[in-house]
Amino acid sequence: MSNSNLIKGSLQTIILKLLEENDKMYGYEMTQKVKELTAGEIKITEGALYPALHKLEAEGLLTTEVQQVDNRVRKYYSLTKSGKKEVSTKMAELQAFVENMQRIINPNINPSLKF
Amino acid sequence: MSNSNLIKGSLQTIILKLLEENDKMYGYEMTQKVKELTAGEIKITEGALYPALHKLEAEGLLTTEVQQVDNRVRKYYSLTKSGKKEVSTKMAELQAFVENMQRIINPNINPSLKF
DNA sequence: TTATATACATAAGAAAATTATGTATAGTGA
DNA sequence: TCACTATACATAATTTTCTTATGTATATAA
Repeated sequence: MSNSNLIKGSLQTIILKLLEENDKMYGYEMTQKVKELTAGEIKITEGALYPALHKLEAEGLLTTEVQQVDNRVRKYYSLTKSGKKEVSTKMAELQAFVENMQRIINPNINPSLKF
Repeated sequence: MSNSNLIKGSLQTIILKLLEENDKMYGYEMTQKVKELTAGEIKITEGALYPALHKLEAEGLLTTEVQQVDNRVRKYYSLTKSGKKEVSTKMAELQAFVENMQRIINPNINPSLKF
């Protein structure tokens, strides 16, 4: 992850969501996918990505399967059952974060004024 | 800051934006304002807030002025010129972050498909 | 007198990044 | 051929930013 200092804490969310969309991905593929989707604005660094993947696996949210492709090893990750549940949780947290930030930033758009 | 682990890095943005809206605030007041605006969902802890305020002051984005109110000391913070500029930067970063997260989460809403 | 609210502050530790480095294969341009 | 870039994994040292705990002090309500 790089450039913006706001995205700290969102890497797990990104990984889980990518795997919900794509079923099975390897680390390097995730970095490229995010770069592509955000027009190069979010660059996931390996120093952040691999420890995060290992942690999610250790927590039982991801499972791995190693494949040999052209003399090169790829480690494919996919969601476990609890990983799939965690995606919903992370999405709700992101939603709540954005709404709360909007309340702080746009204090004039206040539902309590709509009388 | 507590509860959501997504908001790391957003405390500076919150502080700067509050001071843009309110001109002059003291630390405790900021914690109460954020609690009020987010219906108690974001709680800024003192252990996070005060070091952040000191850092922003050291960077020249905030200035302070101490006031005596009812035998109690209040340290009022306000934006410097470069602090005011930094608000715009932080707002643009937040905007970009949200847009990029939407691109990752909603890959089907892709402008390039609109041919 | 005990708890809560107001108001500041710092210290120890944890979490999550950045930056740097390392290994290995493969292709491309000078 | 040599250097650079891309692919693909990984870890270590360090930094940033937070949590949790603690400390000081005044004031008020139960």
